[in-house]
Amino acid sequence: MTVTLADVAARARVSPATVSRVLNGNYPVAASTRERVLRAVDDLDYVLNGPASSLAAATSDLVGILVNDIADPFFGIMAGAAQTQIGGPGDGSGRAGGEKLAVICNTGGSPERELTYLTLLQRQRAAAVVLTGGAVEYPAHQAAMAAKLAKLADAGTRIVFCGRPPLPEGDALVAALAFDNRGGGRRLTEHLIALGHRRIGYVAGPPERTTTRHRLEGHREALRGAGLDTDPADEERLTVHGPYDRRSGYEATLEILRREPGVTAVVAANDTVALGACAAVRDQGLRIPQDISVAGFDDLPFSVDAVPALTTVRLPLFEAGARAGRLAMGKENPPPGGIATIAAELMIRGSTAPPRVG
Amino acid sequence: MTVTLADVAARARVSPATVSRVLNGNYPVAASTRERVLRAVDDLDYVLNGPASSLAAATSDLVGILVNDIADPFFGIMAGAAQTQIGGPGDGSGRAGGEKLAVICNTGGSPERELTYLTLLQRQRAAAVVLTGGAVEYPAHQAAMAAKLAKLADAGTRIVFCGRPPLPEGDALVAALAFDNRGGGRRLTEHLIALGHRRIGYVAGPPERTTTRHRLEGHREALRGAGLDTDPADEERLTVHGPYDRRSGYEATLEILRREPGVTAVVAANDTVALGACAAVRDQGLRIPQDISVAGFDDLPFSVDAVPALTTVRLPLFEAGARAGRLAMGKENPPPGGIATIAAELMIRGSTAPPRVG
DNA sequence: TCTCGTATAGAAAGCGCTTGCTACGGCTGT
DNA sequence: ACAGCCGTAGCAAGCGCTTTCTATACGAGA
Repeated sequence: MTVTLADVAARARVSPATVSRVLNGNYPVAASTRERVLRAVDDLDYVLNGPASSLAAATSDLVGILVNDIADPFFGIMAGAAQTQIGGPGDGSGRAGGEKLAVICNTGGSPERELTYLTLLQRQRAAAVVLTGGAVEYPAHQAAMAAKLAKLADAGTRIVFCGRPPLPEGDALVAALAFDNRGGGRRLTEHLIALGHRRIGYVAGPPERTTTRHRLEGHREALRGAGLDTDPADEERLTVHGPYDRRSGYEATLEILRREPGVTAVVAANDTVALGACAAVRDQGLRIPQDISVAGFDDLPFSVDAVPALTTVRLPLFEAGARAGRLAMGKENPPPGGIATIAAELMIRGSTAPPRVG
Repeated sequence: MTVTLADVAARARVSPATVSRVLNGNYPVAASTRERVLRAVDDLDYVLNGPASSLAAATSDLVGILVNDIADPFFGIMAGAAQTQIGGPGDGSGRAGGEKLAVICNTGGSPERELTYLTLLQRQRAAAVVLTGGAVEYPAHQAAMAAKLAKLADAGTRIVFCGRPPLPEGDALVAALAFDNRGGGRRLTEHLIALGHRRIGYVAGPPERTTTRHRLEGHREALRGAGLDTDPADEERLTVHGPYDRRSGYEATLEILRREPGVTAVVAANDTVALGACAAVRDQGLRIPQDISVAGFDDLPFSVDAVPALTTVRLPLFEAGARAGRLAMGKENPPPGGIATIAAELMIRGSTAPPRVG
């Protein structure tokens, strides 16, 4: 059958305990013995039994990464970056120690799935969990999450948020890296206002997500700051919610254009949505940016290649993901207070311009 | 400490064996007993110890999905689709049974990492492994892979290839879903030839990958079929290799334009590369498609939004990923012979047109 | 030379679960 | 009325590893 520790021990003429110690490198073993053991491991092509090891040691080398949609590069980039640090192979450290397996879990944005994945990870006694992206703000779900995370935390699992604000309830997480969605949203709209736009449509994400809310709040902050659009009904009319996908951007933009033909700019909740918005604008026979300016958020890799290149807000997704990975591995100290806000940088490109006069 | 099976058993006044059986639902238990146990589980907030369970049962509920680059939607889409079927939460089946945890492993395209991840999964006694995307064709690596996969297979792990041709050595895999890269590449170039193009540049991927080779072979098949470009030196001159990213597309295209100003079309190894190619063409002051036609491969979601919309070859990534997931779960029977070729469909859009006459 | 650290190796007790086998009570068949 | 079953439940032996505690051998200090 499969080779066990005992087989290796027999071949190396040592006890199983010694083999285990050689493999874990956490106990002094004479060089000659070590070598004998290593050769036996090699000869027999021995592979450690993970479950057995986890059981005995009461720890596992799994790290969970929860994402809303792995097909979306927004999450793909963060997850990939985190995995970079979490190790698996090639974390630089040659071998022992940080050799963890990153598990990327696709929640599809569903609160229940998020919870279920957390249970699955708890079951596996995961070493750490990284939660990425905006959270759903239903109170019941938030409470359930807080409870679940607390349980995970005191089972020894490290909890890291990446691009997600900390939960309202004080929780036992290692760290939260929150994107400055509000600030980014504000600066983006300020840019548009500075160009001279006055009637700006907004294609928002799903209303229940923190990301959506923060970006929208930033947008409205900018409007109010400029003394525009203080009428809530007006704001409502220029805002359309939908999922974070291209199609939603397309349809919502059509809707906005229909509701308010006077808009001179459309801000999208993210770059993918912005792409849909661009398509809609074009299909209406309008030019970007001459007739309508369009802006996105995230600065995904394809945004610079849009025609015209998309004005957007750059989020350092890779860096944030990598940092989250490091925090999850305990390779880096948490920021003071456990919370760090990650700056969002305005990227002005060709898709925004002053509105046509008249 | 943490709640164990024994605690639940005590509370439900049954033996641990009974609790285990209730939880696994693989043994008759009286309804009243089951209910008592379930209540105890609930009361105590019991979560099964995964490692212990895997150890005792000699199986685990992990399924590995290997991808080259999770930040690339090409892989993100397939991985997400596979995960859909693999379950985790919400595989439809309510609860017991197919509740597996999908582990997405990012190899970064590195052969060594691929192997190391396979070892990690072997260590975890994964229930199945899905390998996506093109493979590296170094003979040593292929042999190592074949050996590793064989070992996994006879440890009971199901092996599925998705978008990857089967290994040359006969192996014990459940199934291989191979994309018709060669046929797609051929049809794409045939389309260009039919439009009247005669000198066509080709921005290829890394030379050692099967995907690269097949697409390129398809391209050349088309050229030969039309009686063009039978001179190998000429072919070389019009082909530039590079990684599958935007930057490579940009630079390679510049290089091709420099080497051979007479090209009227550029075919890119995939859509991402094509985006870079478009940027390069534009930066040279040339128009797409009037001066130069550009084509991609994969039909990623953003391709239809490029301006002009990208002519490309559609690969049913989601469907293929989902099918691979089903095969991995044993929910679907393998195709006859274990190998299925997945058709690639030519998508003609605005980025290709007849060359300028003259 | 004798006693003690020090360095290294082994024995053995679990870790928490699964599962083959046994036990037991009530039904059925004759 | 008795043997034989069926339907349930419990017993207990592991699964393959980690780790505490103990044992041994060696060299050093007294």
